[in-house]
Amino acid sequence: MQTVRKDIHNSDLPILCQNCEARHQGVCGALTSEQLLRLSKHTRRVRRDAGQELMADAMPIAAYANVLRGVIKLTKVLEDGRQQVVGLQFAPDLLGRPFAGESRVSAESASDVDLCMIPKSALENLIKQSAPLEHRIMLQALRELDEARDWMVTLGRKTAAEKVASFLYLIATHINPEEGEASTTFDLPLSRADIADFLGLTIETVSRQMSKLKAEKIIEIVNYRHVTVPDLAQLRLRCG
Amino acid sequence: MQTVRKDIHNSDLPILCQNCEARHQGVCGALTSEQLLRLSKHTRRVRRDAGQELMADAMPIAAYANVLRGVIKLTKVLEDGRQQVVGLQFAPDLLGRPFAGESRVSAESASDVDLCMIPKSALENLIKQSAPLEHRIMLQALRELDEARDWMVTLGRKTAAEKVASFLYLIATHINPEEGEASTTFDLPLSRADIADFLGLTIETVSRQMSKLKAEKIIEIVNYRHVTVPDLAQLRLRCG
DNA sequence: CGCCGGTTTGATACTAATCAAGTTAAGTGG
DNA sequence: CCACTTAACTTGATTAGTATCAAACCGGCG
Repeated sequence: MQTVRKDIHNSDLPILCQNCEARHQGVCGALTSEQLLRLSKHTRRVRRDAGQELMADAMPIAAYANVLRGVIKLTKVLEDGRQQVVGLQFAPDLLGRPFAGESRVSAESASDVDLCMIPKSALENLIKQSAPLEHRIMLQALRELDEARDWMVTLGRKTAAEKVASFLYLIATHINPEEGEASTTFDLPLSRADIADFLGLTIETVSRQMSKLKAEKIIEIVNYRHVTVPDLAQLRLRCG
Repeated sequence: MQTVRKDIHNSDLPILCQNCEARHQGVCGALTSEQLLRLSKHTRRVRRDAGQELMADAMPIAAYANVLRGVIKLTKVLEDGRQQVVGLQFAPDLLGRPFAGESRVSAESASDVDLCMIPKSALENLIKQSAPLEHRIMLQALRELDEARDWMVTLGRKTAAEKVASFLYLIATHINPEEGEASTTFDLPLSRADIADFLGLTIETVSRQMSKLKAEKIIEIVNYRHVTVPDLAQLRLRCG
């Protein structure tokens, strides 16, 4: 179950992304310790509740953020309000559109999240000095491109049942960034409405397909948001 | 109408991408003339007919290619054969997945194309030496990411009629790389089957929606492949 | 306790897929 | 040059899958 915490801003000293440094992941892994120290003067850790808007489509970008914990959803909307989730970002992704004055998507915290905020200018200066950093950012962009294309197959060619299975499989394999392993029990970071917007379906269809997977013992729905997958290979088979 | 030429390989001296150099676009624009000269020793121009496989999913990448003329389609397939076109590349895009041992998509010439082939190692060496080149490649990756996300909205949330209109609008605005303008009359670089795979529809539905647009005088279908759009703004309105 | 948002379940409608003929245009060989 | 073949496309009839509309359910909170 998703517990909603009180909003805590600026909750600690401006220490730099300990997580990513420790795990040598995220953008910080590409920097020298001297650069890390200098960067740490500009960064600050913030915590956000689920459902906060972090970046708006077509708005100027003020800052980048390293995702330390939780899930960010990236969305696009048509004029008449139809919405599509076009990406999910997990730790230790970097949030923010490099080298663009404004964002092409809106970003919202899907779960409670911890972020390491980096002012736009600070990161961009650092990129100019550090080719390995730019390289790392490019690798993330290429990975996101691969993921987007994978998801296009799901959106364009899979049935509702396969779409829901694919979503659950995606979450099982991404929600727990620590171990490279897939989790067999986890909280869904998205509401049924968000899942529907991710899959190009309605909430009712998502709900029905989840119920069907439950009836077929592929998943157990513990508590709306909390799901257990006894056999991940079985779920994988349902993905098409 | 699509004319199929005889296959002409290695049809000329290895001159480097005159097109992209002249227009200061594509990857070559980021290089010094000295670097261009050196690179030109490794590149060669080739022409391919429509329908040739240029790169296979999960196969090692032998070379990159600058698209000089024509359209490349990038596709992915599910085990059971369902296919999705996940991207189109127009001149002066760079074809090939940077920094990956193997491709995640297969690439096929959709129309007749001219390419400037660059061996993998030659380009990658050059990238190591040239930060501006790497930067330019990253910008292309980011643009492709934006395009993929735009298309996810089309796949997930638009009706068949809106999908077909969106496809025609995309072609009208991309097919003629010279002028920044959109073309009002053009050859479709894809067959109905490919359009269907791009839009997540069947051939029959694509055909019906094209006929409907014709009946409503939004487009004129001159010759299956050749289409005229009298009023692009009208077409834009049908895109959702 | 009763409200409220999020979710599930049910009945019906509608869009696009499937199955099946036809049509067109280009190529082939007598 | 013309009948024949073939591939790509269009059109029609029917069906299947998902959306829509509507109602009930559940869990948390005031």
